[in-house]
Amino acid sequence: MTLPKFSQIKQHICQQIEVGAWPQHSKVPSENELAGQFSVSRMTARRALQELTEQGLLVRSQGAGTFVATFKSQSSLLEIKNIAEEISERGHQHSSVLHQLKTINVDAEMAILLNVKQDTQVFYSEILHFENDQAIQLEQRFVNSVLVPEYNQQDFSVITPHEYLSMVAPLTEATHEVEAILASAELAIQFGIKAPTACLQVKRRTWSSQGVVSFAILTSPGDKYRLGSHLVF
Amino acid sequence: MTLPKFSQIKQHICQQIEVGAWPQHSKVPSENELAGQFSVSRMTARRALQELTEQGLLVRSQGAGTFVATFKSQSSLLEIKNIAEEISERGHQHSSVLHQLKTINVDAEMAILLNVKQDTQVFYSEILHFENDQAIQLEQRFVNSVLVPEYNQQDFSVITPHEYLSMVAPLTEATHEVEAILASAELAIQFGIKAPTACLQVKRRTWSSQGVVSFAILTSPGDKYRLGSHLVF
DNA sequence: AAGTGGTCTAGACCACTTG
DNA sequence: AAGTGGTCTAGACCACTTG
Repeated sequence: MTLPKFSQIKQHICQQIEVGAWPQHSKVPSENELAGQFSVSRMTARRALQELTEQGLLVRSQGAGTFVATFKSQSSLLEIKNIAEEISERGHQHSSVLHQLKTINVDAEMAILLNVKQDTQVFYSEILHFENDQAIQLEQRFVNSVLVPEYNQQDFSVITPHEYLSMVAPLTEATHEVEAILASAELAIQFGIKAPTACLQVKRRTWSSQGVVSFAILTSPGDKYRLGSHLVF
Repeated sequence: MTLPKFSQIKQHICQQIEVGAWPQHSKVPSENELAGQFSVSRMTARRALQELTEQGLLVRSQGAGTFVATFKSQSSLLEIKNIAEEISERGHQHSSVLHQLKTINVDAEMAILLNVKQDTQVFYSEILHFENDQAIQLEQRFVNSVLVPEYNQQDFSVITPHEYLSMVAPLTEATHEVEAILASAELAIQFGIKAPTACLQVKRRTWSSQGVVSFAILTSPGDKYRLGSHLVF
C-alpha cells in the first residue's frame, strides 16, 4: 500500500520545512517545478500545495508564488496533552481503571471518522481517569487497527493510550469538537455526581503522517474540569 | 464578475440544505449527476462537494455516496470570530437584542480581570444573539472604559461589540476558559429551553497593545452550539 | 453489474505579479 | 514578457458499496 502521489509530495515539503531547509517566508517550488521534479501532472502537484496551504503551513499568492508560512505560536492553545501529565503538573496523583479493551466492527459513521472500510475491525478502549481518587475523565477511544495493530496488547495501567500512540504514530494533525452535555445516569454514577450535572465532552480526531490514527471521546464533569487556551496574534 | 462554477454549485447545495429540501443524512446528487445538471466536468462538481465536506456540511463515503451531515453550529476555539460572521458563513440570519448597556463600578474581581483600579467605571453590555430566530448565545461583556471610552455610544443593532472593538482596539492577545455549566432558570427562559440543560460557557479576556480591552462571558445552549479546533503540527 | 467516490493526466485559458 | 497561481475540461483507471 503506497501513499498517493500528492501525499508523497506533501511529505517531502513538510520534511524540508521541518529540517529547516526551507525557512519561514522562503519560496517553495512552483506547481510546474514540483510537477517536473515528481513526474506528475500540474493538478497533482497543485493539490499538495493547496492542502498544505489549508493546513496553514504555506501561503500562496497568485502571480507571486507559494511561501512557507509564519509558524503559529499556537502550541500552547488546546495542546494535545496527556491527562496523566496534566494531573501530575498540578501536583496531584493520577490513576486509571481500564473498563474495556476489545475489537469491534465499525459502523458506517465510525468507518468515516477513522477512514477505514466498513466492517473493518478496530480497537476500542474505555478508561476512567482519576485525579486524587476523584474521577475526572472518561476516555472512550477507537483506534485504527491497520495503523496501530498492537494497540490491544498494551498494558494501559502503566502507559496511557495517548503516551502509547505518541510513540508508535506521532501526531501530525488533530481536530477537536467541544460540547456541553448532560451527564447520563451511568456517567453520573461513574463520576460520583448527582444526576443533572453538565459535562464537557471533547471529541478528538488525531492523524499521523499515515492517516487517521484514532477518534476519542473525552468526557469530564463540568464542575471539575475546564479547557483553556491562550492566543497571541 | 461572476462566481466560479464550483462556487455556484456550492451555493446551490447550501440552499437546498437550508430550505430543508435535503434533510440531514439524505443523499445528495453524485459527482456525475451534478456535472450533468450544471454542465460542468466531474472535477468541478467534485470540488464543490469536496469543499463542503471539508467545511463539515457533507460527509462522503466511497462507493456509497455523499450525504448531508448532522447540523450543529460550530465555532472555532483558535480564532476569535465575530458571531454575526460565523452565522452568516453558515448561510443563516443573525440578529440580536440589546438587553443592557450601562456604566458600572467594578468590584475587586473585575478590577483584576480588566487591570483597572477598583471603583473605576467600566462599561457593561448584555446582548442575546439569534441564529434564525433561535437564541444561540448570551454575550455579557465588560469593557475597559479608559481604552475604549466611546463603547457605550455605539448602536449595537448595526455592529457587534466584537466588530466595534476590532476597529478601535485591535486584538493582540486573548485567553479562553471553557466550561460546561447547567443553565440557570433565567438562562433557560432566554434560550427557550427546558430547565436542566447543559451550556457551554466561554470566558474570554482580550488584549490590545494598550492593555486589557474586555472580558466577555459567552454562554450557549449545549445542544445548539459547539466549539471546534483544527491543529496542525 | 452498476454506481460511487479517489486519484491522476495532459492539456487549456485566465488574472495576476515580477523583473 | 515570463512566470505564477486559479479555474476548468474530458477523459482514464481504481477501490469500494449497493442492489
